[in-house]
Amino acid sequence: MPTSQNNSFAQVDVSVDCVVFGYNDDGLKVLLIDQKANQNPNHPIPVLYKALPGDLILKQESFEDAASRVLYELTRLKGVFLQQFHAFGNPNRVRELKDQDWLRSFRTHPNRRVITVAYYGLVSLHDHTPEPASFAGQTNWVDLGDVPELAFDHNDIVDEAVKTLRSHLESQHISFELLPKKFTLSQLQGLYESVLDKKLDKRNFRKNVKKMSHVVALDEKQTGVLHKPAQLFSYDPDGLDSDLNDMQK
Amino acid sequence: MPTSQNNSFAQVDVSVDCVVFGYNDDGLKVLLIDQKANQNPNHPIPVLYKALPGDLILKQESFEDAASRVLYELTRLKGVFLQQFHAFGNPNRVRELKDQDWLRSFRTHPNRRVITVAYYGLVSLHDHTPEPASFAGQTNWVDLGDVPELAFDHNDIVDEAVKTLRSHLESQHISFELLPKKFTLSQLQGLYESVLDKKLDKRNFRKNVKKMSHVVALDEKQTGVLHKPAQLFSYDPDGLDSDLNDMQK
DNA sequence: CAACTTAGTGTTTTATGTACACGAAGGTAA
DNA sequence: TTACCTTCGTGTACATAAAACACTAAGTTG
Repeated sequence: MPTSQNNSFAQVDVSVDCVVFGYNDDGLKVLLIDQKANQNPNHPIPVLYKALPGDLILKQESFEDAASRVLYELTRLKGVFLQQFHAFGNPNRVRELKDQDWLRSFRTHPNRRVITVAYYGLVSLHDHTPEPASFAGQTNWVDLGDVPELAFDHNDIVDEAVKTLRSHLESQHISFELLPKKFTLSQLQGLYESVLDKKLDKRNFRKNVKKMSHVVALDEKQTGVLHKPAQLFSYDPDGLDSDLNDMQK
Repeated sequence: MPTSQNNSFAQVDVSVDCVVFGYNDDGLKVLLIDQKANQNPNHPIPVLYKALPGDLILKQESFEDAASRVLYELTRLKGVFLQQFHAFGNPNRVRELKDQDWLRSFRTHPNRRVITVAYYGLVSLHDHTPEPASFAGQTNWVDLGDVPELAFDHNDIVDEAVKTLRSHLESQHISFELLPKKFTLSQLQGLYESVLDKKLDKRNFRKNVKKMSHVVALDEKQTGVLHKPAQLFSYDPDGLDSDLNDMQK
């Protein structure tokens, strides 16, 4: 009696997938990898897709740990802010024809059901555009508008991530992960406009920022810019406390 | 070579757990079951905990399907609104001492890692307090304030569910799942007060409800009540459309 | 019919959101 | 050095939304 088949409970592999958003002054992007190709020379060349960085989790690994490990292994990105947003478990999510070749080449159990726990991640592409190492295939920052057909159900995962990002933007101090440490208010506004996909009024936007005590003005201005240099700001998480104290008069 | 151990990827069972909220005029409750006891007479009597209704998913079952099936099997509740909110996968989440007896009695692989996908559910306890069948152990509606120590990490799961419920209350047309089909505005307000855990002003609350075009007044009043009977209302999901149309003047 | 209980209603004040235009600061190039 | 270009940074008037607040109305019970 094989120990792993003696009932009809699901026998599944568990993966994590990361939807890493990158932002710089020309917009919001997602990090995709090219599915790795089979090296075997007699293997027919399969169609390869772009995909989210993701892989199976290890025996003693939490989802969070798996997400940062896998992201590092596939893209060399480290210290990325990651947040779980949804688990995808449709029994046929890796059963589409287009995905069969790849699964047969790279998975010990190509027919096993795979469920995935999805994380979104945030990276600033200002200071250092991390053009990440790519031994495991190319990595690409793709404009949110131009995401191609992806492997598995990764397009659904991206869509869900965007929705989540939008709804977390205002409530969760997220923006600062996507900006350089020192940023101008125009950059902050540009980020909001990218994520929310609409124009905002400059003066009103600034009025609102003034109320956020965790956004603090620095004694410093932009340099190397061909117009009036803007005041620089930075994020101070402790500002929160004084927010609360202000409340109680 | 056993097919299920030939690498260090996690070998896990997948369960779903349901945090079902019930509401009636005396407040917000969670549905808990008593862990079932081992029938074997020479088995030492283990300490049993209350737990969330949950169980392993089947081979070809989506998370959604598993959640409704399991909820039905354990509590006989049917047609409950269910919404995924988080996956819990800490490698040791079922490894605490207190949970070992139970696992050894009821699981084929008591030592296998178990990850769970958690759903919250919403039920109205007005029309028919579903005092659900309980062949699988007792079921109890427990006041949100009085949740005891639960099996596994179920207390964490409940906490997370409450947070999610709060944040979804206003945005997601959730309230109507917790009320009878025909409800009074006082009931609606009571629900908001329970979930948000604060008092609201009656007149302001009603002003706001008037703006929700999916809450429609019926031609009917409360009966069998020892005071002025209230106007009844009901939920009309199509009201949404006219909301949007109103916007565009 | 008196006493009780919850239903239902408007106005004022305060805070928040929205719309909108121009001078200032610096760089570049003739 | 001056004219030109680009982005920065600011305030006010108006409209909408949030908050505070108290009494009469419609039933039931004894």
